Amino acid sequence: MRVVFMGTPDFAVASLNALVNAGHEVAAVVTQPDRPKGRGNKLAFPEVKERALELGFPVHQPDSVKDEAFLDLLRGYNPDVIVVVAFGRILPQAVLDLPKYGCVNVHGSLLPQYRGAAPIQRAVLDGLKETGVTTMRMDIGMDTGDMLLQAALPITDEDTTGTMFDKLAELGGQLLVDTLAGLEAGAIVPQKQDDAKATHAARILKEDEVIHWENAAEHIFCQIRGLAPAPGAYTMWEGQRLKLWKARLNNRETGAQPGTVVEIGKDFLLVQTGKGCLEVLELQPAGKKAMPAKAFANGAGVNTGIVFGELYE
RNA sequence: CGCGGGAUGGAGCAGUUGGUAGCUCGUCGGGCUCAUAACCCGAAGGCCGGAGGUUCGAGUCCUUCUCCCGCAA
Repeated sequence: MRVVFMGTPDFAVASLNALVNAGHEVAAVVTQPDRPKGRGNKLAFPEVKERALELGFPVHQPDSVKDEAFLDLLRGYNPDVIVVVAFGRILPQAVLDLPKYGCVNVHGSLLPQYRGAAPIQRAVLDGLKETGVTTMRMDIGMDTGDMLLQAALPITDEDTTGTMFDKLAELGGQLLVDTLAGLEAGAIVPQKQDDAKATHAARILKEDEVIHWENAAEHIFCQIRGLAPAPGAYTMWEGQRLKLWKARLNNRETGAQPGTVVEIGKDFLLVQTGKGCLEVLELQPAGKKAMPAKAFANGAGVNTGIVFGELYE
């Protein structure tokens, strides 16, 4: 099929690659404008733009997707379908109606659950054992379009948002290719979403990153995995921010105040939580690289009895 | 020029008012042990990120460069 691809971050690149590998004709790629990013606020290309340039596709970065000029641009490409993956913009009805097969979106959850901006993060954060990807025909709502295909994937204790992103991006690419094939063959029956079962996956907020030690170890464990590899869950110690990157569950109950380091093991710091303990394996003080928890203890002079918390000293 | 932290033996850190480097681990060898983040004894391993400069002398002061990272967007 002749497709116009819209997407922005890493997650979308896998779908773009899948389209190419499946032999679809990518007429153009639309992505968000370059934005100042990171230290020094240097201008950075969206990942999709990087890949599109490598592949030699025309790239468009409109400031607005609502004006007539953009619509004319799309018409000019005369796409059979517009594929939208993590584009980050709401498309107006005129765009949705433009291609013969409509706009197909790849979403990182098992819809109607986890509609919205951060479905993968929220799934890990919430401790789900399974999530997946869904392709749908977009409508004007936020991830409310009719579902086309769906595929599930387990979330294990070893998984983080990072690993799930990788797996789901890959799976999403496959599903997208299958979806386009199915649409072309008329073999897919779009299914309405059951709004009663819908949930919303809000974007990650600053307060989501703060570890509350009075929570259960399990909860914090999911929080750490859900926020890795970015932006990271953190706690405070002696006025500095410590991001926790890796941890393990431990059922012990020591009776100590939540947040207390109750033991320094061979390769972990055992921290009491509101329910059970957490073995902190890897962490990162502000300004430093991530390091094994034991290394941090060696250098920073951490002893049993110190207490991690949310507050500055 | 968005704000800020950092670059010292394999890892994480200290290093006072400038005088040739220490700590906690790890590693290797030996001993001890019911056990512990085990313990005891010994050893190896650093041209202190690069380049200039000040000085009798610089990890420590000045200039410049490279790299790493946190925050904010």
